[in-house]
Amino acid sequence: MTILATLKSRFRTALAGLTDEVDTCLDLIRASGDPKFGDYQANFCMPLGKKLGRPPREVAEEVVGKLELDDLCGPPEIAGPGFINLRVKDARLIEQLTAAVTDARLAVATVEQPRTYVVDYSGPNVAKPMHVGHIRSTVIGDALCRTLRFVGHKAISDNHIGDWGTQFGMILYGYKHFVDAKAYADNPVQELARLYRLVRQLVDYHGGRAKLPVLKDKITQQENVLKQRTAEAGEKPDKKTRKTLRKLETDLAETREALKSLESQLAAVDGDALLSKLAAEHAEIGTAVLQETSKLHASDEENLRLWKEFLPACEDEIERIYGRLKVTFDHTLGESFYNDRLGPIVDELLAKGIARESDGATCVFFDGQDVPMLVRKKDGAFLYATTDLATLGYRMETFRPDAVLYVVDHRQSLHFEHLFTTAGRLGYDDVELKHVSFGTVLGDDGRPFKTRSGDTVGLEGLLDEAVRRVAAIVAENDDAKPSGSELSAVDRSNVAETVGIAAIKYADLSQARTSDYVFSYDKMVATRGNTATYMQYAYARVRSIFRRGDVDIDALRTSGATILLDSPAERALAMELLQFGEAIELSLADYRPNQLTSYLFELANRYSTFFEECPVLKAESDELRQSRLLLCDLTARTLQKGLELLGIDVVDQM
RNA sequence: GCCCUCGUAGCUCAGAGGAUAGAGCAACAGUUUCCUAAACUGUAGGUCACAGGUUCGAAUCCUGUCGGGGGUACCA
Repeated sequence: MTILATLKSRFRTALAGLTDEVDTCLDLIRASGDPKFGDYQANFCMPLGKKLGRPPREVAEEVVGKLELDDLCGPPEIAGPGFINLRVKDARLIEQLTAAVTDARLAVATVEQPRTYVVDYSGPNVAKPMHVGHIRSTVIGDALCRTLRFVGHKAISDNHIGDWGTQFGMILYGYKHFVDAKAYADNPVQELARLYRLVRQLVDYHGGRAKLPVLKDKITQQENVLKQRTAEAGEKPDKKTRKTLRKLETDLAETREALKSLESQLAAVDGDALLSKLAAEHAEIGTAVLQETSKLHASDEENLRLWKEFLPACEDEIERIYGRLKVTFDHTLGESFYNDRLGPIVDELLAKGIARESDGATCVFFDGQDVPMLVRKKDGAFLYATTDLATLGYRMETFRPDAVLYVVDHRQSLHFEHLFTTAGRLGYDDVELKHVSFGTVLGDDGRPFKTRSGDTVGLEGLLDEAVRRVAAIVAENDDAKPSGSELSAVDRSNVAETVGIAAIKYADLSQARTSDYVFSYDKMVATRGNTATYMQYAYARVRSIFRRGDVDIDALRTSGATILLDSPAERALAMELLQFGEAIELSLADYRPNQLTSYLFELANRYSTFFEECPVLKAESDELRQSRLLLCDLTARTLQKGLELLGIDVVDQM
């Protein structure tokens, strides 16, 4: 039990009879923001006093009088308008730390009521190279699963891959027309990726050609509207008109920008002899690709056979990246898996009156919203929403979850709002459906990463670049060690891989989930401040102490050596160590991994201070040496476990 | 038009209605006979976009204004 939980239970007893809103009060007991107010503070006397019509300090007096905390804290202090400040007794800290020393869970309790979660994350389109846009979902989802499991929940990870979309139409078309048989035999993944890119480029080219006059028209139209409005507005337009004009100007600028980029895209093909020849020969490629996709969906024998042949190669490709990220899934049930359920779910929606026809499409409408959710197109094809409903149905039947978490970009919040409302109408009402949304990955220019076209950074290239940059730092630091370099070439390369991947993951996890994320190598690979490297470094320093002191830490843990907390640095470290469980709880309360990263940063900080101020191997006495070794051990294990919950590894030496 | 989000130090960002708003970069000033200086210590830096409101108490909740981003019927 965390110290906070113990405090709450004591307060619960003391509050009995005083109010019937005990839980509300208990929520106002927190770790102190400022050490000078002690370790914990209870803030409920002000609202409670108001409610009871009594002075808050008087209420505080009464509560303090009833509190039995002598074994846990020093005398409570009533401060300011009615805060109760608590300082945990060192003896209690020592007792809890001692328990953690021999506990594999570091004295973090499991939850009383375990739940079953289905966590939907990553979800790349196979057969398309994974890019930087996939990193957030993958990393956050993985961290949530690990953390949920650690506290005793059942977390079922399910990778809802896109294995049934238009990209297969492209590959099918490419395979039938452009395949290099030898290249395919040698390395199917690489060849399929080439085919995808080629067909994609040709489709975009013809699409772009068709779009060109449309864009030009649009620009003329926008120019005219702007001119007309400007004239109408006169010399002194009011505020609202000015705003409208400004909007028209930015719209026009955007359209011009789009035209420019389209023209350069077309020029790239036109300027390439081979590409322009292919483009001319495959003028109808756009519709042909859609036909290949429809044939696949209609179980065309050849296309289905080819799809089954391509799929394993595509899955191997994404598995390789997951292997490097050390991300695993319990299930990988892609869109194709739900193909048979799409028709029936639409029928059900219609039969129950949840959906109806509109403009030839099948739609679900929502109160107060003009936009419906489409579940079947005019041409009979199903959509994203249809698959998601079918998927939810399957998950409910199969896993019987208490909660389903969708770790998906916040731009899809409307989709999930629709999806969840519809699920409620279908009768899925005793399950928590949660869109764990996250901010967009932005480029250096502050614009969202393009998913359809443009130069996206491939995920693998990103990992390589991060590792390469870290490798340089590893070499530089190892060379600069006072007693000479310690790492072999192999060691250095392993450290670079672990630290590099960690840097990428941590940069993402330490950011508040809902805010946008600016992709930057420098930020990801920074070695200072709130970074994985800082924690890994703290961990490595502990390991270094054990190595140099030739410490048998297993023996020490069971030796019954006592922990001493005489210096401020030791006490601060101890207090921080004991708040690991609270940090995990906070992190899970709204699925925010950055709560855990903040905690670990704070812990590593406390350790660094301790490291500077408290000699371990050269401690004044043997007793103190053993105590400090135990603190080092607890710190290392907490850092390791905390990072592990985020999907990040540590290294013994760096 | 409607809906959703964001606006906090020069920069990048934390901040569960609680006390004097915090980190990291960058700046400045220190710390290597000592367990890894990928570190530590200190200084400086703020009208929490603006205006009202609710509250004992607001960066946080509500309303409005200004500014940024996103979404908005047959892509996923």
